[in-house]
Amino acid sequence: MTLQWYSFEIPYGKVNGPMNLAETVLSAQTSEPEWLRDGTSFTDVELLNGIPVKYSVNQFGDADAFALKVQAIASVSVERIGEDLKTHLEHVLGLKDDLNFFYSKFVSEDEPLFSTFKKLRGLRLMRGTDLYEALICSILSQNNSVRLWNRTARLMMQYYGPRVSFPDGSSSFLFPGVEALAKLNPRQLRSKTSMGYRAKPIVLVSRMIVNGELDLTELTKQKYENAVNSLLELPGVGPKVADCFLLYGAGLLEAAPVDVWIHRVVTKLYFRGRKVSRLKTARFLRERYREWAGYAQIYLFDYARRINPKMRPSR
DNA sequence: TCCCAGGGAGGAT
DNA sequence: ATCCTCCATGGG
Repeated sequence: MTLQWYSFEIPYGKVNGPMNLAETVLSAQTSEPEWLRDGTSFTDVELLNGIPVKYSVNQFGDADAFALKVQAIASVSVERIGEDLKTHLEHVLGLKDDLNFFYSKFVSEDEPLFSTFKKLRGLRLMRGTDLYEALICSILSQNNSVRLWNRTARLMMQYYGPRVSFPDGSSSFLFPGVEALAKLNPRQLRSKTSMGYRAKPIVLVSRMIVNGELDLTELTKQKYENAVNSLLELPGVGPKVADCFLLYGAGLLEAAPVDVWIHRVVTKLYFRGRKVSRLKTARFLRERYREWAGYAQIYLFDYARRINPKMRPSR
């Protein structure tokens, strides 16, 4: 078998505004396990039209003058993986999102978002590629750290996901299919992956999908309120997990997941420390930012968690 | 030892 | 509606 690497560039002109790949990937705001980092290069494996493809993306230049260089290899020799991969990257990295419009919409000194734009310029909202994976990972993330739920997800992939090999000799594990998890005993899943009490709801929703009681694709066609209400019926899914699924998995940009970080930063920046419930915080973000609520959320989250140490929890 | 992490469920007020 | 407490697990 011949070694066939595909390589191409996504030029600045093909992206709708500024781009900061590292900030986008390292923001960890996804519904899927983080891409692997090697210096300034980020690598992921996905199925494209049913074919496993491993690709690395590297940004040259800054947020306003750059090229994204892409290298990829497919598990089987196929023609023209390039076009599929370009479309895929456009989607997962949010390259079509009009960031300049977003920035220009909230230019004001008393707008808390405005202060995040300078340091986070080019941060984009990553989208997942699979609704089931998005839901399971969102459940995994509850009352958990990013680091831990990512590790747990990787363990799930190793134990229960299909293994794929590439012509360069490497191999990876994909996310398990719904059937693989549906047939598990929750206690077994728990002991293998250390996911704690999250094992039971994960097995339960997997069984609901297999049984036909739950159709994620159908669910995402509904309007926000209806979709949320359906999601809240599921075990292990509350307001925050539902919003994570809708934003990162389904790309519903008006969803704004409110976790401890967002709750803290919104309370501080918008309510002068006054007590506001998480539910009201989420509604506040949706009503204030509308179709940009998801983007507002990732900028506030990243600003609080990665940029401004004052927004970290006080001990 | 205690507190926290991209919370949720069930119950009491 | 809002406020407990418990739920696993690992890191700080």
